[in-house]
Amino acid sequence: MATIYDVSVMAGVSLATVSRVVNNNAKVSEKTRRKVLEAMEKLDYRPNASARSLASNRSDSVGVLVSQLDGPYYGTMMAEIENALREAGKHVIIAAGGGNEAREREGVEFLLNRGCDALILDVESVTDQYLVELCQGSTPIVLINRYVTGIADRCIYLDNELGGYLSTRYVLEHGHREIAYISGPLYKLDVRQRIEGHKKALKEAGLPFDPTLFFEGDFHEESGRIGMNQLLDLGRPFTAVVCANDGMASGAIAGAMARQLRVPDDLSVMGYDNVRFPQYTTPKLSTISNPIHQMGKMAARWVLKHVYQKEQVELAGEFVPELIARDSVATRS
Amino acid sequence: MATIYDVSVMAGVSLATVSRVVNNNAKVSEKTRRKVLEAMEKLDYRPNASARSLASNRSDSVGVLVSQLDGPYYGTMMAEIENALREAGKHVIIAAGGGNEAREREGVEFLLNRGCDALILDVESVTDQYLVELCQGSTPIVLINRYVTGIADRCIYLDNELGGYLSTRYVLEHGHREIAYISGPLYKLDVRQRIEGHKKALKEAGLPFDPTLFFEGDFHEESGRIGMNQLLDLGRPFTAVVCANDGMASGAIAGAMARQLRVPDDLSVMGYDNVRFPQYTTPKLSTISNPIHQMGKMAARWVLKHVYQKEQVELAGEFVPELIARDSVATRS
DNA sequence: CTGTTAGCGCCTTCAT
DNA sequence: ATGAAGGCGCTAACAG
Repeated sequence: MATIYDVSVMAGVSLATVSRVVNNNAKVSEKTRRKVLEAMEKLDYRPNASARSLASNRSDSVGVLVSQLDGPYYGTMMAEIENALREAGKHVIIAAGGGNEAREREGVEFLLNRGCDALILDVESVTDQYLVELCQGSTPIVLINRYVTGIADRCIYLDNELGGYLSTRYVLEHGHREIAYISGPLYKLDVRQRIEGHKKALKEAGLPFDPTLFFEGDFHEESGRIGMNQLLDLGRPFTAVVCANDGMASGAIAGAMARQLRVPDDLSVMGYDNVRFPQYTTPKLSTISNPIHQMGKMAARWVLKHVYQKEQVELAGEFVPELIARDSVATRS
Repeated sequence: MATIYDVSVMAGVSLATVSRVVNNNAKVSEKTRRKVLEAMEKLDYRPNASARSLASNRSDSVGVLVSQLDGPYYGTMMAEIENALREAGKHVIIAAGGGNEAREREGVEFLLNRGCDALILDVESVTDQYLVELCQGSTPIVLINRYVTGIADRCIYLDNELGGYLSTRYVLEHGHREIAYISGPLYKLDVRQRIEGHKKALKEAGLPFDPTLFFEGDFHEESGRIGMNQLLDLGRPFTAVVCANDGMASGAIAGAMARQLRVPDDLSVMGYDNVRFPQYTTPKLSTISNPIHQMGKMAARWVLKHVYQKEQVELAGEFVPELIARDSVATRS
């Protein structure tokens, strides 16, 4: 593998000059530049990333930590991040958190040890306190899907309360009055926010929130099915179920169908997140958009702007969910 | 940030000794080791990854290139790879190929320039020739989902012909005789292999392959729907459709339902890949397992064994698909 | 505009 | 078992 030295010899210039044309960060006469480029070409020269990092104290890589790599959710986010960053010649190093605090912290450590220039985190189990301290450190941090007071400028998030509100309001608009709710794990902030929105919509319609028509799931399909069964077993009538994500909504629909209920004719179901598959379920799931890919792209741009001084655009932290009406909610008969 | 030098001073030993205890690769007396560890602890010392790479000519990172990061497919693979590699302290750098040759090559270059110790590639658009040459280079390469003659020991792949065979045989066993096929893009090898299996099963049953009951899709849901419509418009009778992946099968089911056909009562549909969502569609999709996560894990283990000399286990390259019977195929009435 | 010269932090023979 | 010393390939002052 050719080094910068080989190039300098072949081009008949100094090391520094070669470095200059490689990095394109200082005036070099057109003539010498040409000579250098030619030598680089001939030798198939590729800068050694480690040496470069060591000398410049930049690694040109950013770490991305998400709670899970699988699932329908993070792939699109990673895709946007990778795309934006690679265009700028930056590398993406990934790590998975696994949904528990220890592993999330460990993942952050791992990425930090690697010398990443910045970290993009989509973490759920770690405390706000921890994140605030992390932001004090020397490595810039961006948070996706989380709002933490005090470091709001580092946060890219969805207005989950609005999403929850839109979802339930849509169901209300279809005449439903007895509405069950299948929630995600309550220890998560965004879950609680969605519930807040739900309650707000109910209140606005002059309806009470009925805690018995409430089930706490874990965001997986199976818990949607279980929740549906449990709610049905209650014997308490309801004509619609609002779910905190699409997976549970799918499970809920399956559970309802298994009990000979027709969706949406007998029972309306709302999802949340608009992941890829619900448009291929039967019926197609009505849901709330969660522009996770846009948030990913925004995080990448934040890094490009604040860490690498590229990208001039103004950056927004809050994203707004929208209603996506498909076929799983019907007007109450 | 503390350096190895700081540690050596505080511990009252030489640089070399600190290096030895950090890397645990030479005899160090228990007493000095303890002193060093203590100093490291106190100074919160973390080895500088770049410096280490530069000096040792290892980066402790492996590059993973997949054709797309989104979609239901690669997430689980990435998760396995990340998990196995991180356990060994290795970093995963990702890149997406985007399904065209230029970008795939570019992705490989990108990863190579980064000084990855090895590359795990799930590429589809690049030629065999290119891959063979790549394997000649100094960076070890593992291929997922692809079999290339001459570098078979680097290949981790599924027996797609068997999968295609199992799929169609299953449908045949249910008494179907007029069977349509919705294929993936024919330029892909695995697509052609699945078709071979399909033909083999037909032949075994004494049935001819009918080219008119064949549609070439692009693996996306929408093309399944289009294919179904086109096949139906032919007016030629068929009672089952075998699809080359789950996405197209979902689309096909949706297309059939839109035309008032019941699945599986009027029409049976087979999928392929067993991605996450088809078990939540209605009806639940019968399909062929594609143990992509196992292949990912195997790739990671190959790297651990051959590049990092960890892991002793014997490694297998070929994976065997299995039939997963659910509800989308019925006995022909 | 170009060259010289220190390091960057660590690994690794080679001695001792 | 430990220490000394020479790079690894490149960047970034500082001169000229």
